[in-house]
Amino acid sequence: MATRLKKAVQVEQRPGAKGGPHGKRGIDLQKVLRERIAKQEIAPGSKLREQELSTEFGVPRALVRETLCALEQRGLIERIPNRGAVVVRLDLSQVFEIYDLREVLEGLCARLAAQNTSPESWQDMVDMFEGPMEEYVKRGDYESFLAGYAVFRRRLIEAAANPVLADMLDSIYEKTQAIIRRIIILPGRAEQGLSEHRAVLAAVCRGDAEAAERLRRENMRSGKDYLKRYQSFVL
Amino acid sequence: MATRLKKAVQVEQRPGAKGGPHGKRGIDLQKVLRERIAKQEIAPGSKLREQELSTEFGVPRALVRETLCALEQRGLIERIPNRGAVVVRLDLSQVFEIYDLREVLEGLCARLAAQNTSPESWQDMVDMFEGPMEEYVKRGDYESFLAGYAVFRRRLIEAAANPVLADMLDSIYEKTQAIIRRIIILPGRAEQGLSEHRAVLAAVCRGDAEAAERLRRENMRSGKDYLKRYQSFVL
DNA sequence: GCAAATTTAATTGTTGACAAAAATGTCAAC
DNA sequence: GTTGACATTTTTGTCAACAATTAAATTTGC
Repeated sequence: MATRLKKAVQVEQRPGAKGGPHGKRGIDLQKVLRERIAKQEIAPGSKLREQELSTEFGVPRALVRETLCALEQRGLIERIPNRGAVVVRLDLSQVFEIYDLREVLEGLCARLAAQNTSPESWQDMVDMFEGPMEEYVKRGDYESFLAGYAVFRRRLIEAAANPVLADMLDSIYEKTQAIIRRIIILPGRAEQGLSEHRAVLAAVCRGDAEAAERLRRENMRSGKDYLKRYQSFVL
Repeated sequence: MATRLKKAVQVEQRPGAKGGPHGKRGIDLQKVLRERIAKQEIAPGSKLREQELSTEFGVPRALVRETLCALEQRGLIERIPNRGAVVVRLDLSQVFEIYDLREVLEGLCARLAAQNTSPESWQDMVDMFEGPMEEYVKRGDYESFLAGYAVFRRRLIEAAANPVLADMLDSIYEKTQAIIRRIIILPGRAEQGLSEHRAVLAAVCRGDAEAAERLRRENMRSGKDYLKRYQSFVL
């Protein structure tokens, strides 16, 4: 599994493009900005000027304004009246707060996934975690490991079949994406993560909803513990 | 405890009013609309016209637009390009989805509240649940019962001291507010809710975080079960 | 040299008019 | 009576200019 980091970096403007849930309005610009902020291509603390974005992406300023409004609602930027918008800077306490949330939400996600699906539908994930993922960890190929984890996580969300939950998970995951990349390289974390993910997958496979939730929560908890232990190195 | 349904129905326009987190921008109009939608004073399915709101509240249309954008992000309205905004209509499956979410989120909230606070700070709640709340249920004064419950819930959220959690709880609670009012009047529900709330409060009081979370989850679960059993009467 | 007051620059917020799109209503042809 | 094209209406989307606000820079007074 390659890293597939290729992405659309240009805003689509053709009238027929109605990819998103909102028709052609704003979804493109919003998506681009969300990705850039999550990847920290736009640094925390930096300003987002309406005119600038308007000319750069060739969209009306009113649309930029709505996009900023949406990003503000998602907690990615902060807007001060007459002052403009800045990308929020997460401090450590907020990261821990978010981890508490992820613990219960990802747990619920695993439980629902276990309830809703049959073992057969997870065969490809089992294969991935048996072979390739083991390799990635051994080789220290964290990029591929993260990509594999992202796929597994996405499958759990789809299987849970709860749109509101999916939206919440997305909105908090994108805030911690940068942190996760720094946790995964901590000594022993990838190995432990792998074994925990396998346990979750096994529980989901055998339809054991309670165990799936508990194991996924323990997985999140241990990630948080790692962060706590190494916090001076991570931030 | 009276029902205190009095609310600001007129948008404040004086420049000095900076009550909300966004300064004076839009927070007033958004709040008013959110309350009206939650109370179903604006019926599900009804249209929200920009010009109409603009003239009614005396705010610029650009501001109406941003407010609608925020409401859309919160999932309260749906906007179709060139067609306008309509208040979303919850179907039963979505209500159950939201209850799954509330189960884990309110559970987390109770756990954190138990961790963060001392028993003394809950004395007023204990008093309320011993005396007045019992009375309300006996008399069938559901309005006061709901108001008391709202206070307890708000206290739990404050004690949890997790802003992101607080925001999520608010955003899903306002969607089910109308449903909750119909559940509470189901036969035996108020009585059972009262005893469950007491159990949660007792666990929070003695700082038993695990029990607080478990009991609050059971409380949510039993509410969902009630809804499931009586769904043909509720919707 | 430092502090307070004033000016200046940059940016957002507001306004009104106009364009574009979608639904609705009308009319004629079959 | 129904179907199709066409005009009308309603509503959102876009644009450019202007006002208001804030922060920074400059000047002035001591």
